[in-house]
Amino acid sequence: MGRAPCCDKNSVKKGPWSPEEDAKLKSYIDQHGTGGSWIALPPKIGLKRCGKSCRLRWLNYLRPNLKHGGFSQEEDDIILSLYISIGSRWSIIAAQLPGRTDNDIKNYWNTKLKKKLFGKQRKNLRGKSQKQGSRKGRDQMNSSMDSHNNIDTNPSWSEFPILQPIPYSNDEPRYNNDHTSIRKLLMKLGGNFYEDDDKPMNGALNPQYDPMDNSLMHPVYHNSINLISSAPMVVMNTSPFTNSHEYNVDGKAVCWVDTDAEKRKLGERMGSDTSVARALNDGCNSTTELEHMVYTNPQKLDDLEMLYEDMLNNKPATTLGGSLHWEDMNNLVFPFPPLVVSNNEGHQHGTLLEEGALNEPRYPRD
DNA sequence: AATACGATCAACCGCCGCCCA
DNA sequence: TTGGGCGGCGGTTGATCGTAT
Repeated sequence: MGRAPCCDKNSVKKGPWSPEEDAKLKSYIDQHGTGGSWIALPPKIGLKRCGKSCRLRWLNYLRPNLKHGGFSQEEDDIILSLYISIGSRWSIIAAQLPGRTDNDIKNYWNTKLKKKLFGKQRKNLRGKSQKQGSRKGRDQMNSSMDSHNNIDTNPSWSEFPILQPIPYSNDEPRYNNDHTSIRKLLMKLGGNFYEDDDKPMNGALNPQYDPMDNSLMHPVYHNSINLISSAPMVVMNTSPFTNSHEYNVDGKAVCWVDTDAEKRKLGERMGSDTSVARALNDGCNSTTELEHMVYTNPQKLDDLEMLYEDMLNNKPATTLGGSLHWEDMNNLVFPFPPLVVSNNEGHQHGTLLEEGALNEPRYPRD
């Protein structure tokens, strides 16, 4: 099968963009916009580039108000919490971080955040002692903002214990008090996320949900709501073992969603322009599919697999006094309300740009 | 100083879903 | 209703850079 390529791969230039190409593209878009078609754009401005390549270049590097490098602790926390919540849906995560691109966040996750969280427990290719600090010079040069990221200065990042699955007992709904479980999980992931049992340390762990407009608010803007204790939770019930459709978590309503029709209703209630609502309403033909679309699955969260090594090995989690498998994990909790995803290709947020936050694109050496 | 190797990140690839004729 | 075109997305690659040996 497969589809026809969007352009003639033999006649288009590949590889790094030159300053001249950037100038052409930027100049044209500044004056005329994209003209509604990326594919048609390169010939108009005399670029031997694929339209997709132009789009990528514009979105990731040329459009205004972009930030590169130097992720703050708050951004780290948002990325982590959203990753745990929705997996590797970088575009959605990026929509919550003004000035960041999905590519940036994806790269940052793969190269830094993962290691921040897990150190190098699994791989030590050269059999040497840990070289976690090997990039110190460049990292520090990259941004002073990184100085509080604690990549190198906070040894606890690489010393996180391998986490054990969250216990539950048979006589309570599975993952009852799920937000508490997740909170515990997050605390284990990074003790610095919380100062105490109730409050996010800097208000940044959980993007804040504004119940008034059903949107997810950047904690920078909205620091006063404790999402975890106030947000409704949606549990995708795949468990054949419970008939419960509602129970309370700390007095908050939690609903099982058993049927596709119920999912659709839920989607409607959530509003038509949320990712969850779309996932619920669109092409979501089975619970399993929905789970894959909406939330964590073992593949999406493979980076977190260490947390559940026993489960991954299909071994009972012996520390729990009971077995716990991935399908149990699929009693899903959606700890955050639906994200409002900007469909504006420019990610037009109120951008908080710092002086010097805009980096020059990297060009190939002559 | 040279080399090896890991880290970074820009860019590509290919799939998916939406839109429209 | 269907199929093609296109944009969007996530995963992956590979050139480049920095550091350790």
